[in-house]
Amino acid sequence: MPLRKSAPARRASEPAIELGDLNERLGYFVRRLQVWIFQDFIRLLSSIEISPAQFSVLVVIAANPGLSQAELSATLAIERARLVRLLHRLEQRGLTQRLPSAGDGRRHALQLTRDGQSVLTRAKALAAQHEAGLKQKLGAERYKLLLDNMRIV
Amino acid sequence: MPLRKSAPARRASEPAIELGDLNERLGYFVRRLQVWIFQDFIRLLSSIEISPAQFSVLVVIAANPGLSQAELSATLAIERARLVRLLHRLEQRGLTQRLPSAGDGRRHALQLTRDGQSVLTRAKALAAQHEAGLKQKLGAERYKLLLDNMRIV
DNA sequence: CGAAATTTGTTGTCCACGTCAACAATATCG
DNA sequence: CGATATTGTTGACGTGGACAACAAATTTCG
Repeated sequence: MPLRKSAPARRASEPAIELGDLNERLGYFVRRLQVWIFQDFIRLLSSIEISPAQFSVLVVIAANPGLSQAELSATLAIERARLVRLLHRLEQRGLTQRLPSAGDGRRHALQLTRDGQSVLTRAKALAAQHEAGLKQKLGAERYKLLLDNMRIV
Repeated sequence: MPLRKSAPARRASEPAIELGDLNERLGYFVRRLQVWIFQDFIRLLSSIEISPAQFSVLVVIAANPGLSQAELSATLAIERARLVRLLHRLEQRGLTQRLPSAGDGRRHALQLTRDGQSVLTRAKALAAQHEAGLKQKLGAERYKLLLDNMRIV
């Protein structure tokens, strides 16, 4: 809304800018929605400083204790190299730990620390808040419809 | 699929990693879909080196010749500062131009060059290919359903 | 068995992108 | 007119994705 007030230099009384072919590009709208969702998520979880990516990592480790970085990487489609640094920060904050994997000397068995578990609990509560807000923004029917039809890829 | 072959170090015969609470987070699936779409788009348009963001800029300029950078920025939710550099590259490549705006000395009237128009024509054809592939991947019904219910934000 | 190939975690590098602050030129408002 | 706002621009910072290269460990297979 900051610019709709002025901007009279165009044709005459043409208020809105046309999206043109973008209206037929699903990717454009998926992107816009994704950005909105992430911004809202980040805002709501700013008090505990957990990003969407960090949240997904914590959730998957909690649901699969002892899994390896390669497995986690493949599950979340986060590059192995990127995951290394992501886990480094979580470990620095005392939320996760890499234990030696019994049997395979290359692997690390990932686990949440006690702190990690408690942070995850709070994160889940805030994420649920975010999800509720999203549901309200979209409308319950549309929300359910999207959730049901989006689990692909 | 590259890792499911090995990875026997976990419990015993537990093939898949659990997503846990992520299954109830719409944002997670929106993100995954968006990443898939962008990668496919980038791949299909790699021959003319047009990114999703560049494509959206070209499309909107073509649909609204003479609009200002601020209007374009607000329309596509691209930061003004970021847009400056984006347009700089497109101008370097001879695809867009910034004409002086009649009346307002601060604004630039954005236009496609002749080359820009021809590149956009090819880009639209490739984008249509991408869109067709996406439709096939999702299934026609699901595709339409998502497109119809995604124009929000 | 032992050499070759593969997997895993890691580091380094490069580029795209979002964000924010600051600024000059211009326009608008009071 | 002076104060304020808008527009385009530059600079700087941090994050993220993508690749290449590597060492250690494991698996494959002749």
